Amino acid sequence: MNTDKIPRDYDHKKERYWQDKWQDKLLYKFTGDGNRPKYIIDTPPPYPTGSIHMGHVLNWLYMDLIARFRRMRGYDVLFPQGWDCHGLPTEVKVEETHNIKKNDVSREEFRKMCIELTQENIKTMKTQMQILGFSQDWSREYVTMTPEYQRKTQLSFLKMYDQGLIYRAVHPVNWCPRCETAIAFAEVEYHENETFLNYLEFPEAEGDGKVLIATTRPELLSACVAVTVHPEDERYQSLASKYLEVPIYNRRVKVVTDEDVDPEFGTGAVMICTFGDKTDVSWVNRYDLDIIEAIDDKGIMKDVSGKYAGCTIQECKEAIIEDLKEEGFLQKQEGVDQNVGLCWRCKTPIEILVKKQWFVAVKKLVDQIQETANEMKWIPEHMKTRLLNWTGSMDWDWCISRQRIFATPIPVWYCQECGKVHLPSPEDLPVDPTQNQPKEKCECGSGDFIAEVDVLDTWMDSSITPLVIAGWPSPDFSDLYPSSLRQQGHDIIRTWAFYTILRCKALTGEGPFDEVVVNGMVFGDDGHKMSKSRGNVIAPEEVIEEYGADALRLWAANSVPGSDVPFAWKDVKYGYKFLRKFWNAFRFINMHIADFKMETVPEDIRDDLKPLDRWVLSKLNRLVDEVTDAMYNYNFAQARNSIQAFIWHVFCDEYIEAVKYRLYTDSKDVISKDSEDITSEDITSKDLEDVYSENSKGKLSSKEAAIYTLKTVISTSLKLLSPLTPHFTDEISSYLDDNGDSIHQTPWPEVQRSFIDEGAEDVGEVGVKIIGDIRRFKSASGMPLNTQLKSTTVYTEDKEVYHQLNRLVNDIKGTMRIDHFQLERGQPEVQEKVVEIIPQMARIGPDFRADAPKIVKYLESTPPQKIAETLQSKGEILIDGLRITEDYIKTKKEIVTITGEKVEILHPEELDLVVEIVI
RNA sequence: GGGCCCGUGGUCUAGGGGUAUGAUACCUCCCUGACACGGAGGUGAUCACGAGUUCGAAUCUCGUCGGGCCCA
Repeated sequence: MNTDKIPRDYDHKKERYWQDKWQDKLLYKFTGDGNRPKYIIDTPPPYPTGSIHMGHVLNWLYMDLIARFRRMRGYDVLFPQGWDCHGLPTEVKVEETHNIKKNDVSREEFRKMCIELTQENIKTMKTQMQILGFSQDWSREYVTMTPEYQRKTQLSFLKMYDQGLIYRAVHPVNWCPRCETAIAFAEVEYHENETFLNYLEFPEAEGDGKVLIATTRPELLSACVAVTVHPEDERYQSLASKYLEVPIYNRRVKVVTDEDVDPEFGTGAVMICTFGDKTDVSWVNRYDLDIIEAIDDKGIMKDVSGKYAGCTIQECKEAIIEDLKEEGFLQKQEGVDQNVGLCWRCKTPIEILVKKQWFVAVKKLVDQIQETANEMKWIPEHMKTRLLNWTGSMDWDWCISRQRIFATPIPVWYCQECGKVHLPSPEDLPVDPTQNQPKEKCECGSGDFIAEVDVLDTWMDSSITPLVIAGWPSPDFSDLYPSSLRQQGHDIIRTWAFYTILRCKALTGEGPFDEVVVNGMVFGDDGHKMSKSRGNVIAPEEVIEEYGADALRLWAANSVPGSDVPFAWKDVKYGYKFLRKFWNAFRFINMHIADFKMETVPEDIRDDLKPLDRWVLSKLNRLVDEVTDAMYNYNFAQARNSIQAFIWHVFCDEYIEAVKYRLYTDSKDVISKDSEDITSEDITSKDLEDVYSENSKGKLSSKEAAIYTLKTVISTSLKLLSPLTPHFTDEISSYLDDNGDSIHQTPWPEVQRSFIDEGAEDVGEVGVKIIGDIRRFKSASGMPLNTQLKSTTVYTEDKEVYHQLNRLVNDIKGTMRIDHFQLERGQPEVQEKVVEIIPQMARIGPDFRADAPKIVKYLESTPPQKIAETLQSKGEILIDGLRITEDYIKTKKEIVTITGEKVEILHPEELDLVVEIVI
């Protein structure tokens, strides 16, 4: 016991001290020595933006809770941390800070700038994670931009290429004609503007019919490959499978029917081009239509557009409208709102162009992915459905090439002569094809190669994390693969979870993890996911500064996987208040247990424990059971709330209040004198045992028994709390045990089944209730709680309650400061009045079925006193022949004294007893 | 538009066939031998709406409306 001065208030600023200590002592190091069962967490590698947000807090807290819990349960836990570095935002940030464009400097130089920025950001975020008390093993850190990691990404590319799962093909991409680069959907900014909807006449190829189609992109007329209408559109029933003629170009195009056509828009007839918008891409795929490229990389019309070749898109649009008008094809133009996709950097309207790209053959792997997903345990279960539905709806393969610089290079060269694809040998990885050359000549004899300048999608890096943390490709990776746990948000099921399952299964034939725990999103004030662009962000640091990491952790722990969590300052504050309450209780207990040596306690002290000690210890062991279960089932809210309810209310408000008198009475013989008046006929064998122990010369005094109990409860509940609030619990336990060990190195408490005792709980409950009632009486009467009461008598007719109370006499007397306390069999001289009859539906329903409403109606419409009297005299009530006894109702009584004495009467609702108080 | 999820006191939340848990806010009382940054008590919900199943629905089924995440 450390008896140094304990500060009056808990200081959350001391959290840093504990964080440093944990790092110094390498508390969270994975040993991998095989002496303990292994538990491996496939931690998400965040994108190094430079700061962590509330979503990270929630996500990482779950992992940290699981890691800390598993360590205490005896597992060797691998909780690594990685960083998923590559991506456009970093490139843009570098361009901004250095005021350059990426092509202004060499690729190498640009990469270097990106690496520097990323290293800084990682450093900041790592510190932030440590400030939150997360217990990663930092010796296992990995960074995707390093040569070691890129080697693994490129190796995975080679292996999948060899398996025929990676190929190069032509595919539409979003293209910025000004930047001359492909961009991702995430980089397309949508902007509302007004344009013209042009109604054009398409003559039927056979016959003289005409169809009016509506388009906003007349400049793509040369790329028109079909016309589509809704299959149920009555106007066009005769048109299906017929051919139309494209105006000006006089080409024949087919009419197809498709449900994606909106019959309300324009004329309900739409021309399909290469490619006006994303829907065109789907249609071209769906109906296997031709591809006609009308626009080049710079946004200039190509030769297929005939006389418009060489024009810009805008020039072409204007000219073609004029020509259509002249030739009588344009019927009308009307204004229409449209959403144009713009390049987010230069605001140029993007085009969808066809480019040669690298792909992963997702469609070949769909069955395997679904099978693997089904083998894993998903928490909550319905998150699996999202993945399965997504997997089943794949329209096309995964495009993995990107026209950028800061990323893992695609390890490929092309022979300048014959175009053959050349890949490096695994031992030569990593390579940058723009810097290195193939070691051997091409089969055609040529030694000249063209380097692939495209790089890999960053998901190619991050989709192999379970392999990387296991040490792949080293053959013993299977010792640490698959991971025990994947923990991630539900927003990235279709990316991270999907890609990881796909890639790991393809590379190893085995699924990447056993269990997937999916957390919800953190919402801001406005009910939406917290995000910078919405401006509803609250920074974790801000919260930690004010209330500490532990209070923030308590907020996040009040949630379950799958559910979104609204952030609210008041909830953090509530957690903070709980810690303060616990701190104060600890300070109080510490004043009394300072001199108490636990070593002097005999092995079996159970006989020396008093009824309330047994009551609270029984409840404590139930709590251990419940929290252990909750932690195994990832029900963090239940774990947090049951610990808190127990500490705050059962332990502080009820138990501590009821043992104070014992702590201040330093006497060995606080044996219940009142037990004398138990007559032999009332005593059951169970009671005999209890009475004996009450009177036995135990080894512990009442005070010592209380101290033992206080210490047991506080040290056990600290352990239960330690995964949630690691700093706070280490702080307190450093005062409780000065052996220098961290609480995080101690084992999780075992449930002591023998202490779970329903009888002891019933007795304690009676005591707590009656003390509570007298306390409320004092409060309601406006008297301070420590007011001395002259005399109190408890009457009961219930034999069991009488025996229970007999064991609690000292507690009631001592806690409520009663001078003379009597316990009587029977009733005081009072008048009872039944004021309410409460039907017990849980009994009436099943027994009487269809007659239940009749009974309820009777019970509710008859005066309560009359029902009570009938039951009293006859023992039953007959309602249309239906027999109702006391078992089917509960009564509420009011009691008034009839002796005329100046006494107060209490009648606790749930106990069959009456308390008479003389002030 | 599609997939999945969710609508419970003013706000947040537990429960998931027998009349609703806890917190917060608000009101009243009490400075009690750790905590007034505490304690005791109170007001406040026809469990989004409509229909069905059932003796009985917040709970199960269907539909409607509203919200969220991801995708188009």
